[in-house]
Amino acid sequence: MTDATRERILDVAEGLFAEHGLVNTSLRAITSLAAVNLAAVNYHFGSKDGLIREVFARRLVTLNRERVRRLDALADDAPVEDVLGAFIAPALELNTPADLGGQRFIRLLGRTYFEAAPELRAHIHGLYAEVFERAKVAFARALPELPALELYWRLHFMLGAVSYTMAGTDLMQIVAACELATQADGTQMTQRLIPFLAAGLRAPLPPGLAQRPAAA
Amino acid sequence: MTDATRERILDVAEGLFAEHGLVNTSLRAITSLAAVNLAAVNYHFGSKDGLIREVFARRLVTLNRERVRRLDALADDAPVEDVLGAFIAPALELNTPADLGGQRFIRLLGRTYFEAAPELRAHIHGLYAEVFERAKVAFARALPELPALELYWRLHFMLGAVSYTMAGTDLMQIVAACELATQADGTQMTQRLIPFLAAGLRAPLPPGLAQRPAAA
DNA sequence: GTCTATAACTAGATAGAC
DNA sequence: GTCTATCTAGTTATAGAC
Repeated sequence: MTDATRERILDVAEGLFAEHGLVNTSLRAITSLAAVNLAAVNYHFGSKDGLIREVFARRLVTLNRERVRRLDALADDAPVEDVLGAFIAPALELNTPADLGGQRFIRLLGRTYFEAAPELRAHIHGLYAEVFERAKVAFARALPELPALELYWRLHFMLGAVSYTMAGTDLMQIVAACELATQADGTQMTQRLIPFLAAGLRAPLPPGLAQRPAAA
Repeated sequence: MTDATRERILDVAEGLFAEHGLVNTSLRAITSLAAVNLAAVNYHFGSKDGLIREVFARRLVTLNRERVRRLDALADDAPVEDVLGAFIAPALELNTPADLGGQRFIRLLGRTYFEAAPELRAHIHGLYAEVFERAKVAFARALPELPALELYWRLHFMLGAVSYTMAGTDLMQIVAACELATQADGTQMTQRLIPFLAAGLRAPLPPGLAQRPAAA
């Protein structure tokens, strides 16, 4: 019953974190839903922070390994659509009705980009460093005409759109007359995101902004 | 000293909320930094939730009134760039070094889209309903060839990029070698965002996605 | 209107029996 | 490994003096 408890805590925590946020989820809520003892969390993970870190690490390492694999497999002259696919698809495709856990984790991941947890942020950064480095290089190669500063901001916008989509935030629901609340699955989202983002990344340079010529 | 206390609480709360999030900011932190008594919050706002609502309402009503004004002033054949400008600029331009309060509020606003407070979300939705309705109409007019469902998702992506930018999340910092951490002011951000988003909104339709012909 | 004092609660963490 | 019981610290909210 030892590893089973551990995994059960992780699964339940993942779900509640995704649903109510990190701070709004108490250990008591987790342990009672998981039907384990309150003390089990501290026994297995040391603290609530330890649990949170483990929730992220468990999925992020394999997710990011897959992203790195796809980025490395890109041809030298791969179009920006392919780079976007390598970066986005592994994450969004976890969001399939078949995998409830993956679905929830993607929501959690998207939300957490915004929930500024000071030290947790650093931990996630660590898990992301390699992927980002490779992605940056791949994007720069696919968009050679873009000044470094402009590329930086456009990747920033791109991350925003992706995170927001992963988070499943429904601010738009009120503007949408139809209830397409079907939380479309990840493959569809990827197919919609890529043309949008590729066009944005390739857009003509904004007029009237001094472009430092590729600092650093 | 009556209204001064009220305003002081609002100003300090706005700053702390933006910095540490809603739940991680205690009334004690607010009242001690504002140099007012702990009980003053409950006297003036009834509860912490009342204070939060007031923090948002104070700025959002004038902000959204400005957005509606600009949206209404658009010509019938206004390009999508102008619609974006009407929607985005009033918010991002609050982010000027001259107005520390506005700057913090924009960060707060961006973050709060994600800190899912169940009933606070509803309150903010209410403050946004009119703007979104008008924006939706304006975008649909500027992009007549776009199916309703596709428009919905693209506006969703757009909101993601804008929210993420407003939130000032710095996930990208690690990929950026240079420290352009200058948290560029809102006018610059608007100038960068609009070409990116306009190109994305006008992108060719994604292949292989069944497009329901403008439901509802 | 403003304060002190405190009530009523919830949080995460732990000691120690089993 | 798992449990009960408890500790400590932090929270919002309020009653009542001034």
